[in-house]
Amino acid sequence: MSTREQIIETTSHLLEQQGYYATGLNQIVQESGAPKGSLYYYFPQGKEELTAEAIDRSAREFTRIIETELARYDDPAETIYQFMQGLAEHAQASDCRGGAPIATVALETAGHSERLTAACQAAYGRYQSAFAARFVASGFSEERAAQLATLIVAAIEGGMILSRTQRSAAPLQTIAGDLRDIVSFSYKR
Amino acid sequence: MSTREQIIETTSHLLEQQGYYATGLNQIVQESGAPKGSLYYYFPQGKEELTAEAIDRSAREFTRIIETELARYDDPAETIYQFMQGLAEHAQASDCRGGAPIATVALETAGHSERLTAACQAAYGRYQSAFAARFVASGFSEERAAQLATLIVAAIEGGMILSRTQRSAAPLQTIAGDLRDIVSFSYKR
DNA sequence: GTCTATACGGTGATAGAC
DNA sequence: GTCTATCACCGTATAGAC
Repeated sequence: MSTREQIIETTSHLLEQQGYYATGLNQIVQESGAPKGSLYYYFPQGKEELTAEAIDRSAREFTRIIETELARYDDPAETIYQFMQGLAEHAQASDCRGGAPIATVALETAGHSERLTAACQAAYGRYQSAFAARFVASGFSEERAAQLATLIVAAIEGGMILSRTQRSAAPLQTIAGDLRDIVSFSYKR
Repeated sequence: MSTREQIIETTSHLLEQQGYYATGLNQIVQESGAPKGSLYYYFPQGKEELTAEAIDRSAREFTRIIETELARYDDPAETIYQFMQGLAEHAQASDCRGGAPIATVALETAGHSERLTAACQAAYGRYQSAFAARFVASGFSEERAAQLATLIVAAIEGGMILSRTQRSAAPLQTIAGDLRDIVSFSYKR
């Protein structure tokens, strides 16, 4: 992997766990093993530019995971349930220290940086579209699919906050069941 | 209001809009109008202690709002819908710059401060209990009430993230409708 | 492309007068 | 209880050699 990509990957990881302000450029250089002098060579606009790229990278990766996982089952309600359980397992595996790569930066920078807010907005747009497309493919109307997708993205982000704060996967697991019910309910009526 | 309380109130407000790391003690002193020398007199353990008190204050206030608003309607599904719509209106009134007093600090400090994580955990516990109690009062089982309460708190926090990032109340409004449906569905079956 | 050194501002926190 | 002054530290960012 190129030095530039290595820096972005490390930054994504640190942003997910620590957020924007707690993640220093020194730490990024140190943990990425990248040459210290090359940071401003690759990212002339500094921390904000690097963060925007890292957010974008995390968003694309998580969107890919959504699309992959949502293709594994036929029934949309069961699909969402399994997906959420997978998130819960993944969170537990990391001791509930990660799992929401965008949320912290989105909240921290909502009032401080247009650029980063736009990056987070695009990220959530990707998630939402991925879920919505899956529901449309199962026969939901465009409108209903979009509504469900919004609820699910919100429930994921909120569930991650609760699970990280409680250091327990239980909230995500509870939410998994409720989302299954509401998707099933929407599907059958 | 006492100087001490004024400091806490200002801190709560700034934490809600900016988070922990972006809120400086200088700004707190300046905006609160409090005497600069009294900060470490009232909060000898510094920023962390002050923040813990501010989180606690915000949590108690929001819990009071939950309890008040949830008592205004009889039907639990309609109650949740109206409550969420109220949140959406409130968010819109502040141009979607606030509305989630705990989330930012919870995510920022999840891996950095046991004390603040505990404060956020207690805050979410209050919310969850307030919602659950309302559902039990409507005849839900303890278990089902607790599950719904978890989903609702997560949906609120996640919905706030989306609305703040998009600078639009639309996500919260969409979620309001979905939560009404799932509560109604739970109630009738 | 990468290095070292450093400028510059802001932070939380402390000391001591009053 | 409050004020002012100041500390030590850390952050981002830049300059200039190689």
